Amino acid sequence: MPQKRKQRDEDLTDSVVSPHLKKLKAAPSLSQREVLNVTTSNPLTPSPTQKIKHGNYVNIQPSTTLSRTHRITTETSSSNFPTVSRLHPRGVRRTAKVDQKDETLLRLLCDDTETGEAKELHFRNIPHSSIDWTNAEHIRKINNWRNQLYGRAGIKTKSIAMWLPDEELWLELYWQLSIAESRLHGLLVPRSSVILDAFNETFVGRVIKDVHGNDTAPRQARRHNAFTAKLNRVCSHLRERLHQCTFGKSGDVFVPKITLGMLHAYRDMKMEMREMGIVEESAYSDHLEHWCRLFSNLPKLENLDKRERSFSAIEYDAATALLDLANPPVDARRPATPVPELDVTSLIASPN
DNA sequence: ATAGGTCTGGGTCTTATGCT
DNA sequence: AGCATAAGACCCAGACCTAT
Repeated sequence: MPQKRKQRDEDLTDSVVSPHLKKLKAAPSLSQREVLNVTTSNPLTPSPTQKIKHGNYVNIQPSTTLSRTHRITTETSSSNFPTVSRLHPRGVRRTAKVDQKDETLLRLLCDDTETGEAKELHFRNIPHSSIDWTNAEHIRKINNWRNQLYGRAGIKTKSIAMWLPDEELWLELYWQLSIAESRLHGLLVPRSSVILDAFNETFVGRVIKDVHGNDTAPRQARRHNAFTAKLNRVCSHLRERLHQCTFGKSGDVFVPKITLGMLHAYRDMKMEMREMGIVEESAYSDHLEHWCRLFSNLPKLENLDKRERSFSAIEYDAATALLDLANPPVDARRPATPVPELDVTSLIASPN
């Protein structure tokens, strides 16, 4: 079985501080191409022949009349649409399987939607005589190639709702507010479905900015399984910190209500820190006063308009304790899961 | 300009585990 | 037993790059 791709603990702050620096590949000019305003959220005519792998997958079928001058929009990037290839694979999507040799999968008969001519594409990544049909890696490459061609023709099997900077920042602020609350009293981390409800309450129906700074369509509710997958992939250091903070305590379930205003206030606070050159927590309490200010001024509904205030000795101690959690003493009850050492990505990101 | 390759990230399924 | 959750595995889409 192929090794699972390692998921990075995403540097959410980076997407906040410089959301447009990650993918600066110039998109084709809109003036060069006619944009077809079809989004994945719009109902597209399902193909009677399209293979739908799972019931939850959406039927997405491009018009076969799409020319190369037409593009299907993605949800996330209204200015950087992928082009739809004029080569349209014939037949239903088939995939290679380990131990099932099928050399017909190494070629794909396509129709050129511009000229109407048939064209056969060939798999080139591995010399055909070298393909080991028992090798999962070879099978994966063949399937990647085939899926790529179908996808480029606009034949999708599922829709992808890319996570936007504000959405990822929500997750980070959620953990930060929970950590801050846990310093005051014990609390219970809610079930992921409860967190999802709070998340959807913030975003559903709202128009926010994508990574390119363009307005998105009103946000749809995210599905629970997709949300929990994301929740478990990001901010693992903050999640671990919260678990450390709540360990051995009891209390009520705490779910902070996060508004877009709070998100933007938090983003501004972090940008200010970054502009001061403070990009990582220090085991020696360097810049402690700035971290104290950040922790003690996490945006809350009641104090959005009064962020600048002095911090108390208690808050100073709390911030020190939080920083100390970067290198906690060995906890005999949790020996196998040491808190990862906080670095640039812990609170304030460094550029990639 | 475009076909095709690589890499990364998101969605879903499956399984194990814990809680009610 | 039924449900919820976490985590691994896999598939597939998006973004970017390169060769032609």
